[in-house]
Amino acid sequence: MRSPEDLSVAFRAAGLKVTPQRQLLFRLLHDNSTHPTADSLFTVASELMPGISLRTVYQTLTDLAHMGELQSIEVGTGSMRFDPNVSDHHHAVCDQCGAVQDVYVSRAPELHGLDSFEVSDAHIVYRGLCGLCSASRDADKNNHQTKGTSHASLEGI
Amino acid sequence: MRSPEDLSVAFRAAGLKVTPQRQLLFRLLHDNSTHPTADSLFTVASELMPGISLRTVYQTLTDLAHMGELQSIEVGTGSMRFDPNVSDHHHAVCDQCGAVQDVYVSRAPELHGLDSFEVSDAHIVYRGLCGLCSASRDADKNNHQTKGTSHASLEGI
DNA sequence: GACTTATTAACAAATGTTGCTAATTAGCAT
DNA sequence: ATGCTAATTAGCAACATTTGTTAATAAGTC
Repeated sequence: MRSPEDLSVAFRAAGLKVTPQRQLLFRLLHDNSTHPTADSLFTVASELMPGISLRTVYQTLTDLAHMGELQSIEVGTGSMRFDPNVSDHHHAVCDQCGAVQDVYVSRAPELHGLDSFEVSDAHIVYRGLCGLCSASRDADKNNHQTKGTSHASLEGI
Repeated sequence: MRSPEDLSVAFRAAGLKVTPQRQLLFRLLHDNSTHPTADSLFTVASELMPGISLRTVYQTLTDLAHMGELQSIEVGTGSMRFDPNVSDHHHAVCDQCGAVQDVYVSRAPELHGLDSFEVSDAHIVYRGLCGLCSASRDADKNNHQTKGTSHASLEGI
């Protein structure tokens, strides 16, 4: 995803208007690698601009996705995640804290036995424990605790 | 997933009762490779057993999944798909007709650059056109038509 | 065949997302 | 600058999928 300045130019060029709400979302999304949901973006945006509506967040996200500036992914966490990284990559999802990380693999394996299927895209979702959650689990084990220590989640922005 | 007879035994062994509704769902799911949704199963079940409730379908699907007889997968079509094939495999989703096919790959690629992430599972979703949809498209091209020919969908059961 | 307990079916509710509309506001041309 | 036109906003309703709740029913076991 391009810079807020470039996006403003692109929006005007596409006949879309550059409102304060949209500019705020441009800034919140730029270089954001947390794969936020619409709602987590709305929460943060509301603190900075009380009164902004969830509808506006969805609308701007949809516009950005249509312009190819955002990738919307569904990784099984219940709601859509938005990724300003539009390069060809995959995702690792923590089963414990829900954090999503970008993953690069050399190439997705070819599928065989389905010659008639024309593949245009392959997306791999890895599931497991992120570094912080597995570290917490190990710390718990050493401390003989029964409940897991929680680390600051990477959710939201 | 095991046979309806074996499932009846397994349900009783697990302390669950074998009702006519559940037996019907056992039969509808057995050897079903269409990856049905809860609603598509409900539609077919309703024709064979009017009055069956969607809630019962969900409940039985949940029970079967908990017993390891079903795999529930989310491939971006909006609702959960249920797969009686519980072997280690992946999926190909047709962008046009929504059909889901099982795919076997030698092994999912290792992820690199995220050493701290403990991978417990990797699921690949291939997107593109299934054989029937790509054939329809080619036929349309030869016939100089503008709208795609539709083939019988593989949806539902 | 009676008793205990799970299941059924109908409804409500939670969640995530999209549609609709009046009023506002931006952008453009003059 | 100023006004015009059209898009945006915000609020609310609607929609789809899934889960919770409850009274009445039905299954399984002895």
